[in-house]
Amino acid sequence: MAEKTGRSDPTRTLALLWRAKEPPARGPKPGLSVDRIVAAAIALADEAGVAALSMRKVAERLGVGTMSLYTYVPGKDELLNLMVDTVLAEADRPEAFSGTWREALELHARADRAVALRHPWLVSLSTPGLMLLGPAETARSEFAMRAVSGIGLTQREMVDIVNLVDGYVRGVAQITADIGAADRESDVDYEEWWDKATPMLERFIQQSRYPTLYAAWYSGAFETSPSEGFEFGLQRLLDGVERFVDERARG
Amino acid sequence: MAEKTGRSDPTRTLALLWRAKEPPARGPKPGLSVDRIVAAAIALADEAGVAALSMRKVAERLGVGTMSLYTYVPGKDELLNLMVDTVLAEADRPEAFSGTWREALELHARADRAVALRHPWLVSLSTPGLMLLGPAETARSEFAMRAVSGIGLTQREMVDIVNLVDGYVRGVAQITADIGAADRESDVDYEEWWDKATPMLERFIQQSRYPTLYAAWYSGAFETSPSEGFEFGLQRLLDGVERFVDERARG
DNA sequence: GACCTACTCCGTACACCGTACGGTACGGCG
DNA sequence: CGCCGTACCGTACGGTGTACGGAGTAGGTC
Repeated sequence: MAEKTGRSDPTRTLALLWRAKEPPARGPKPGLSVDRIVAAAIALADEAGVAALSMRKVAERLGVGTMSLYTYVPGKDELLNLMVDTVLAEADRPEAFSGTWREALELHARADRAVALRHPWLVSLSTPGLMLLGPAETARSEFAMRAVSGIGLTQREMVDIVNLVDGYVRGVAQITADIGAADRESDVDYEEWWDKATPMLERFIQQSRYPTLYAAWYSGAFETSPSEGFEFGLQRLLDGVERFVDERARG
Repeated sequence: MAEKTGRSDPTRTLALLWRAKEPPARGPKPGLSVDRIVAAAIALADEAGVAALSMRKVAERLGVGTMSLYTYVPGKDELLNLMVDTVLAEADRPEAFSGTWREALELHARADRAVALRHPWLVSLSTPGLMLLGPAETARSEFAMRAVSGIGLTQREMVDIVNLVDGYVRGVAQITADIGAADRESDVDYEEWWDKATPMLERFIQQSRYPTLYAAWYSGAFETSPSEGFEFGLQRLLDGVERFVDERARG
């Protein structure tokens, strides 16, 4: 999150995430809904970045007074949580998956990455460590745990392996999201930045002191495609898991 | 970053990071310094979280007017960048490391993780993808690249492997940092949270629908120690890398 | 039909934020 | 000496999240 998480009333937040609120009996008809608010917030964040997301802007987009939002949502933190879980629901993981554990983990990882690419603000907010426990988050965790169940691992090993995959996906997603954000928010583009920075960089980063970095740099290796790099890393990672699983099965 | 990155003048930011500014000839003696400002900001972030860090608070801690900071630092974004690189310098990577590539990567990963644990705000800010290029960041990258050089890999494979390790460390660090932050910033503690949330959770997360999650939950597997989980994942990951390296060496 | 009351909507206000601007005091250089 | 680049910073502006209290609405009950 990097923000707050709970507003001290877990029941309220959970009820919100699971949309567990019977419609009110008395009073005027609600002209708004949690879903509409969340959708507007997501759209805003997608367009302008999460930094530009404010309650006033969300309200304005909905043609409504700012404070009206607080009738549906306790505060901005809860709205952010709702956005995360909503967006997580975009990833379609099959209810029943027939395939190897490895294929399942690949699907899990790619699904998360796809969502993160579509909504770059996700990784800077979410806590996919079974902490939020909204419906999408829960489904996601169930899928991942199921992927590595029934292959002879202890519960703890299952959890650790899922964390390994989740951690990797999250870390790489954040790195690429950050680069994208820097490109988008900065008023200079990549090319221009380097033109300006190069003379100064060459003053500080001398070949003699950083030879390996230097060589890699001028080989163009840093211009690796993010998705190819992601796949490469994922396969190495799963190779390591496979070795562990095989040893467990054998011994 | 999830914040801005450059203030449009890369030269200024880089000069700041590398402390490349000859002391002024004319004028009154500076009563402050970039280092003192950065140190105060880091202390503040460590104590109260990065969300509570403001220019006013930093100035107050230094016994100085808010706007005085702007004499030394162009803005808050640059200050954040400086904090990141400063804190990264805490990790001591030996200048010359004699050991296998695997030992070197382990050291690299653990060093980053140690820093991230000491300064939980790090992962929510930094962009360790060779984008900031401050001195600590540069040294860090050089060490990592050197770890996987000379073992028969292409430059691109080296970069991808470093990204794999960095991504994993970063992702896991963020997850544990988030949990810690939630605990710290929330006014309810873990125990109490669960007591309150459990009835509602059991209403939504039924065993029939999420059997695997349920089983893992009640086995206590989620109470895995973060550092043990980290080490486990790191070893699996490096096993996968090892297989790749071996195959490259053989074929 | 009248009233109570839960509910939606939201204007105003407050505390806090980053920082642009311009003024003042300082102190080496010519 | 005076010049002028510099350090320091008070004030102010436009933004933020949200507490509070009031106004209007409409189903339940009599």
